[in-house]
Amino acid sequence: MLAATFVMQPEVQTVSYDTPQPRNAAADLLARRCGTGQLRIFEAKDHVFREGDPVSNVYLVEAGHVCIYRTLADGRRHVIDFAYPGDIVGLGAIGEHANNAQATARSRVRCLPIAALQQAIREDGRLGLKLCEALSRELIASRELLFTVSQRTAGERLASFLIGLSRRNERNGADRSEFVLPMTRADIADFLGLTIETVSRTFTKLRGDGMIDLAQSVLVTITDYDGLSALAEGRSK
Amino acid sequence: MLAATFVMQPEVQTVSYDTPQPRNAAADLLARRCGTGQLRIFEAKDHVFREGDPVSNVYLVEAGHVCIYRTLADGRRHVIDFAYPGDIVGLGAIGEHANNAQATARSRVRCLPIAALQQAIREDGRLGLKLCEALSRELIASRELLFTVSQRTAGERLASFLIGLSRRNERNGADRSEFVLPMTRADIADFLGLTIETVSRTFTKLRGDGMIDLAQSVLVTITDYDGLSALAEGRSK
DNA sequence: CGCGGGCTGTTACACATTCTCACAATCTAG
DNA sequence: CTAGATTGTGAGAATGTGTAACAGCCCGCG
Repeated sequence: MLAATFVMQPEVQTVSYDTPQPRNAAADLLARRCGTGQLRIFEAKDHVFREGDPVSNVYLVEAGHVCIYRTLADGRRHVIDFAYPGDIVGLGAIGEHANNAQATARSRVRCLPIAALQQAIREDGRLGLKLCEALSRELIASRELLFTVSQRTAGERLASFLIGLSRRNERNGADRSEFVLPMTRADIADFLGLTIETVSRTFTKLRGDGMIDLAQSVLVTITDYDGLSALAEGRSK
Repeated sequence: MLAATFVMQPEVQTVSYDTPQPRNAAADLLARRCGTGQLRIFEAKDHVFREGDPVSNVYLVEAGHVCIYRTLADGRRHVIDFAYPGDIVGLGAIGEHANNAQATARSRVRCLPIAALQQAIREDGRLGLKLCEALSRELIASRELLFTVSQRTAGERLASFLIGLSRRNERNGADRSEFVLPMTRADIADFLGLTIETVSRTFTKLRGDGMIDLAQSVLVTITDYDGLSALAEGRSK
């Protein structure tokens, strides 16, 4: 776990792979009710599911990182979310998946058959209530991102993104001011609605402004947390 | 109902107020299970609920239009959705509302007490399942909008917005190529992540390109549906 | 009935941000 | 060690913004 402090790329993946952190009440309940789900390992770049696949399972990320994205007719790509350990993937789909889910690093994922889940909900309304809450949380997150992307500058978007990662890390018991990005610049760009060039330049600018440090391109150290979160929340300038 | 063809502002409101169109399975089920909910009328600009209000009800729009929005610390506003007859409002909230809901025209709204709803879910898992589906649909819509806003030009955003309204109208049994906008330019701007000036300019441009006609600023006629939807889906250029 | 204020919508122009394209530098896998 | 992928940087182009002026409409008031 401490490996993260003298990190190299292969170890980065090992770190997150070795530190599962379920943190979400719905996920817990799900795990208890459906603990029998099959456990699967996905290598980096493997797909958990793809657009058009019938919805057969709901997935609980136990270790690693999964990137949820859509591709458009004209080739553009849109990243919807990055799932961390404890996150549920594939919940919002109806009938067939509208999104792709791709492991960005070696990941351990529990597969809960959707039929069993629906049966469990019918039998126990409280589970349905929990899932409604989980979906509500996703909805809130989605709207938060919507706002971030629609109303903010590149600097504010990236700051907000980094603060979000920092919070996730903190909640999972890791360091809030130093962490490894489990995704590429292209993933970040497609998540924030920017180009990779702008993401790269904005990273450089944040470093120049003394907000962050980048020992390697994937290793972020937040050196001015208050400044960064002020920027993220539009309280600066 | 035909009033829409020789429309004036006060009548516009009457039109939508007089044509309730529930269309959503979850809403139907909700109405059947909780049909006892109190019916309330909101005048234009009245708030159904505000940020910070405790979540006491879920609301079913029966007639009129409700605008869901958030305001930010720095005064910026972000419109999340426009609820039409048959839409459910206030579902995704936990504990207290994070959003405001404001009628843009005189509206009739059924209030379903949240406690009763939760009790009904606990007792009947199928209702929970339906609500999960309704939430999933909202999530999908939110992600669609997220993509629209993050990756598209002003013209594409507005085209996509108009096609969306057109589809909604068609589904509700109204004309797909001529309709009245129940919201102001400012609402549209805050929804699409643009300024009112850009929205106005883009309307003018779409009219210049022969895609739409604007007899009045609130009365849209789609004169080239295929062209507009090509633009909306990024299939043009 | 006419006047004036307030709100919404439209348009023009200078400006800022982000994108596109091109290429160098760096890292990674085989 | 080499080939391919990823990241970083610069210059000019495109897109959207902010400011400001103005028109149209509604409403209240005298």
